[in-house]
Amino acid sequence: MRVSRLMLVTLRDDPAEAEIPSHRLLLRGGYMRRVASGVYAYLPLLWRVLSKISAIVRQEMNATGALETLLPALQPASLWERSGRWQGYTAGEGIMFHLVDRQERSLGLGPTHEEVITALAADLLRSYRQLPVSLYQIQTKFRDEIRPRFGLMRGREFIMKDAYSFHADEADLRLAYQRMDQAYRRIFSRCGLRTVAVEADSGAIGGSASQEFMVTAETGEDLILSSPDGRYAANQERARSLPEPAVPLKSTGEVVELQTPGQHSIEDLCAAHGFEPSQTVKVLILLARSAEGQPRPVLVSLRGDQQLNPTKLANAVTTALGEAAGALLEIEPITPEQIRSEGLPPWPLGSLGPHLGDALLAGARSWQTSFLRLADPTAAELEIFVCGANRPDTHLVGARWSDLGEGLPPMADLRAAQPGDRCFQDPSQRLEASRGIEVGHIFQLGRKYSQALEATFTNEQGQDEPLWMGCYGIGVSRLAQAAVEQHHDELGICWPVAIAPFEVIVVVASAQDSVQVALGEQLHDALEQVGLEVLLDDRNERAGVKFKDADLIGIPWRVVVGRGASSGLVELVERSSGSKRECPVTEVVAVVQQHIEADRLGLAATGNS
RNA sequence: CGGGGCGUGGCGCAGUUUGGUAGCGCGGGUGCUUUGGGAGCACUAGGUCGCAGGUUCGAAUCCUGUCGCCCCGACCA
Repeated sequence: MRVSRLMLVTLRDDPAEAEIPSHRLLLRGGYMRRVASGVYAYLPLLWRVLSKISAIVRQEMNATGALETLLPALQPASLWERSGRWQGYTAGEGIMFHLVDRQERSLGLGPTHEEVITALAADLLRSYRQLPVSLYQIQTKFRDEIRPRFGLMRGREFIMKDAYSFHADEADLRLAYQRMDQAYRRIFSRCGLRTVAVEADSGAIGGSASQEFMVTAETGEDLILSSPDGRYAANQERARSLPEPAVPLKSTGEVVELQTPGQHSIEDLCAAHGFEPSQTVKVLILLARSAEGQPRPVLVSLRGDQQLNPTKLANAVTTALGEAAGALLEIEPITPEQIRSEGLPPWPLGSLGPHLGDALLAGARSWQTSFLRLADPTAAELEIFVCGANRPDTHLVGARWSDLGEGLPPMADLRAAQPGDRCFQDPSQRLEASRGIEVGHIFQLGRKYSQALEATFTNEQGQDEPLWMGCYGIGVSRLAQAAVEQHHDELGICWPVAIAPFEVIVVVASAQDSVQVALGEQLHDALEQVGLEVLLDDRNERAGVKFKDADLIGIPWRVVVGRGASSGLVELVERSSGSKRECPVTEVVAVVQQHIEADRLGLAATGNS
């Protein structure tokens, strides 16, 4: 391919819209253009990258026995109503683009395909003899993100590989999950990406076990907590750790009331009276809105030195509310304005204790009139503690759960693990924080969707039962940008060979020099002849411009046909290391071929997986 | 959704406070020179200043509305 025919438009200045290196470089390098917020055109160079990633994904998926398919992006609301996700995905901060057609039917653009695939499975899979089956597709997905950003990292339209597996029993699902885990590791390694697999929350998709694959990068949006030995790694949403032991509270055995004017935070309270935060119980009041029924006030008790993990809370609340409530749409702190507009008297905010009574909710206009109470074990395990007295500017010192009116609430793990915490499985190690870009996520869904959509099969005993399901995603377009984030320098992109748009670029230093031009053409053809993907920079530009562009677009190997051309010498440059050497024309094809064929294996080539 | 900011040639920006003939750099075209790390000179094309109203003799600039985009936040009651 000739650069002069490539519609290559590179930018000298950084586009104003880009914040992180990968986003800037993809725009500057002429790989993509923004069409709307979170919506990008993939230009020819980027499409080659995406196609290469897709090809690797296909090979590895096919190798697991999965079947490629293509499902509709446009999906009827009725299907999503059957799984119970239509509300959650369209109301509140729902992320599904949805529309009404000319017949007044509601439709959505697929952010994921559990509903469609499960309905098909219900239709097609009837017997255990057909199982297991895995299907996958590589397709454009749509998500109306609250805040699209970082180019392809969080777009509203993006390319995703999603796979779904169907099994006769849970053990077989676990096997497929393990195979996918292995296939994912091979895919990322072959793409030349350093990744870490982390325990994850399964979020809106639902299901039990789930694991994310993170490309390690400083600018990643996800926080990973891991043990130094690498045996434990989890997304912050999911991470567990051992809390520091609480400092015991000295007590006279009696509950003492303490005047605490103006001391509304744990920090103020402790500073004023010499308490340790771990001696206190703090109370958070939130409102949970669900798809069905009235909003439910939630009262959370946490040890004062601990932080709430909102994901864990949302999961605990969902479980506690049960299926009748439908999807949890939102859970937010209750404000004084909300209390007022419910027609309730003011609450002693800042002096709340865990024994706050349901009487406060009597007469609420729209809320349910009892608290959903939850306590983190760190709070529940305190024998004696300091907490609010439920009267303004008053706290209790020496309180016990048994003395408080409401007793001990149900326990749930609600605390956020922090960097520096002792590791759950090995207290001698402490969690370290790092950042990552989520490029893959695998789930054991179980029977959630098959039950909702009545996707059953007949087992060996002749009885019908719901299919066991797994689902497995890879953000293909995000992966492309994550690769840039992990592989670039101040000059531009340094693509791993396996996903580079071209493997080698032949730069003719002077397009005026007929010897150089002829040799450049000859080398281009010879390199293609041995099966390499070759770009020939034949533009009538100064050499410097062509070198800058070659560095920017990040072709892994560069052959410079220049001064030495007449004496049979060219220069060979490796993009990632910058190393250069003179090479006789007669040898250069073989040398380049040897390097590239080795590098096509990705990280396996360097043993660095 | 809350807060902040920005919309001026293809890209990056100045000009807006204090209203008075729309500018700079890069990029594009032509010519000459140059030719191994984003060249030099000359000429040239290209913008009803996001859009719609309004104020004014006169609006990129002031006012109102609207659309688009970017950044921060949306657990610590």
